[in-house]
Amino acid sequence: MKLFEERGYEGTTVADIAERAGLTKRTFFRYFTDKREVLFSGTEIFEGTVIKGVLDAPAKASPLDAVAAGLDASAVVFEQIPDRAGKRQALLDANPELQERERAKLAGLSGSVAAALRERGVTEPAAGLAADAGMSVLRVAFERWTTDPHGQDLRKLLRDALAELKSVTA
Amino acid sequence: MKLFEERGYEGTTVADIAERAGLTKRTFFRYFTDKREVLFSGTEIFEGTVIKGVLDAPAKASPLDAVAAGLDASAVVFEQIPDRAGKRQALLDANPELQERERAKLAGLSGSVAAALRERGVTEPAAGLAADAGMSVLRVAFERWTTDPHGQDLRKLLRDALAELKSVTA
DNA sequence: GTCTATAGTCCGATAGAC
DNA sequence: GTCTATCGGACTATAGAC
Repeated sequence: MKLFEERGYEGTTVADIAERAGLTKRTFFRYFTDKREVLFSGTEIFEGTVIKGVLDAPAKASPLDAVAAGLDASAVVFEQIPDRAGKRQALLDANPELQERERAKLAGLSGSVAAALRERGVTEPAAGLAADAGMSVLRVAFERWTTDPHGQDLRKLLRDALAELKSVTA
Repeated sequence: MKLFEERGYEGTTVADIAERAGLTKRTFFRYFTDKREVLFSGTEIFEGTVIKGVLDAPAKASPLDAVAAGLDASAVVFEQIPDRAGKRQALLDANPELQERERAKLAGLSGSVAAALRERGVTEPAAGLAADAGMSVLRVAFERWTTDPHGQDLRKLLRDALAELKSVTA
């Protein structure tokens, strides 16, 4: 993160990162398949929290509400590291190739959420559609949270975005 | 396409493509910013058709129904080249880096659709949410269309997916 | 059209942990 | 004695600079 802040993402080579960490380039690629991946470590914690939230939602909750429960549970993860989340977001905003990876990760999360819904007995295509809808809600809420100067509660933003979505598709 | 079928996407270098086309590598990069981009030319036609469909939808149509009108209009584009669409899909399925680009293109389309909705007077975040929902519907319908042996009418699949979405978010 | 930087891979070697 | 982590360096292809 320090290197990226100093020289930008493009301006930092894998060799630079490895050197700063006291390793060689070769070893970097043992830990990260990609240069991009280095900005996405820790993602699994977030994903795990979401999935747990989906599975733990009340049995009678609708598919979309179960997804919402998962997102709500995960909000805590971000709120613990707001400044790091902000810096990361700034890097993503400036680099299309990082945005591509971000979307791929979100698509992966959507797939996992859909699988969790199926465990709850939801069938396709409902599971996939509900999962995608959740990603959309997350995107809107998260964007507001990072944009807004001293953002409101992320969980409130999530609830608001969900309500908007329901009204749009009504 | 021939080269990709013979040697696969990874197994084909940009130099190979350029040579087959009677050009140099340098010239390839004048036309395509990326090796990946070569599989996404012609996309603009599709995007233009969608946008036109959104803008031409009845003034009283809901945001989501306007998006549906755009997708419906675009279905014709695919149905004209079903086998090419199938081959392309097979390449995408086998290469994660192409899937990333595909998602980026879809995200771009979503942004354009949202802009078209705003021209229709729809405000954010409704416009963005409706546009994203449309992408989700498109994904589900398109997947069924290419998977299903002798697929049904793509437009019917689109209508079905839209109905599913509405019921999921109800 | 040439020239160069960088991502990413492959091979083999080495050293420490248990 | 095997298993795992690191290293060094050579090599290819993409991509961009000039």
